[in-house]
Amino acid sequence: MCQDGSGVNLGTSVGYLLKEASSALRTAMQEVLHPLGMTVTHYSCLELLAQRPGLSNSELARGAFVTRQSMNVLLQALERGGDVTRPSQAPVGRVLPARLTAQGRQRLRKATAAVRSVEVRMLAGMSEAEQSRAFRSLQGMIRSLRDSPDE
Amino acid sequence: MCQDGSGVNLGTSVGYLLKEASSALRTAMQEVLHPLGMTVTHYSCLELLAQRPGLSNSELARGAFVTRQSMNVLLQALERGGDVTRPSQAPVGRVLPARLTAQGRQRLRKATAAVRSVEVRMLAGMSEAEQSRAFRSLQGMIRSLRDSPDE
DNA sequence: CGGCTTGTGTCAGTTATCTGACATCCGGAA
DNA sequence: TTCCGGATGTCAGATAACTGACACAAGCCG
Repeated sequence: MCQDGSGVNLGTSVGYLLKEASSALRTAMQEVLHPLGMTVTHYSCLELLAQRPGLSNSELARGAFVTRQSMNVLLQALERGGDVTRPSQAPVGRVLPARLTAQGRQRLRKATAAVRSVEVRMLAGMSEAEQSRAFRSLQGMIRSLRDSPDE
Repeated sequence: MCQDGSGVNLGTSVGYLLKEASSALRTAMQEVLHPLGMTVTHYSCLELLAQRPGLSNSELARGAFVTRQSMNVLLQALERGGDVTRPSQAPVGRVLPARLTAQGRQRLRKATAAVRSVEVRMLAGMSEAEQSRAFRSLQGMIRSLRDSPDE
């Protein structure tokens, strides 16, 4: 169309850029995941489970940055689809450790490759040093935001 | 609880960290905006409009990273609330340039201050040089993701 | 022991956002 | 001029995520 490019100071805000980058990443992930019949949160859950088998619903929710209620409906769908299993009774307390099935692991394999390629594309053109600097910067931002709840 | 800290390689992914940072930022913004009766997208729209008066619905949507349909319901609500005005007829074509009302500008003022304090908190502990390095890194990631639509 | 706080799984209702569709409107190409 | 691709505003339905609420389980401390 027309506008754009005018140097407004939204373009100078790290927060805005962070949102933009996150949005672009999410969109790119959706594009490669959709052909596999997966959504981003879907994939996050499976990947989490592959790396830490036995995670509970609440722990998965925290790892995927959604509420435990949202993760619960997702887990139920994944159970119905045969990608994940949970014991019908809690071995201790009321936490139900979830695990990938063989089918879940296989479906995850392609998804992981697709997502990894997106991340590689995102980091293309950045040196190793730049990447780890960016990594530490992001860690610092997260820590700063979490350490002072509000105030 | 219990786990956490185990050095899984999710913790080494820039993409995951990006999502985590974005989630933390969004949560922090929600916390300070909620007392003002505003949501994050709400605020984004108003801020965009303050910096570029006359933006259309579709342009606002792109700036806030939502669909034009979502932005449209938001704009309608903001019009009802008296924060934004749009002409009843398009001056040219079918784009309706939106503008803040005096009330909208005033409500935005407090929100801007609140959000700015969040960003300051996020960047606390980073030097000027670190900040601009992080800024350029994020720009690079966005560009890389956008330039190659999928592969 | 009994209370209290925290964490958990899950049901329900609400809200936000998305996808699909349609009727326009502009602009360039034939 | 006419035609067609791309963009826009908006209606409608579908989907994903949220908040609120409840019952239970574990740990701590009086």
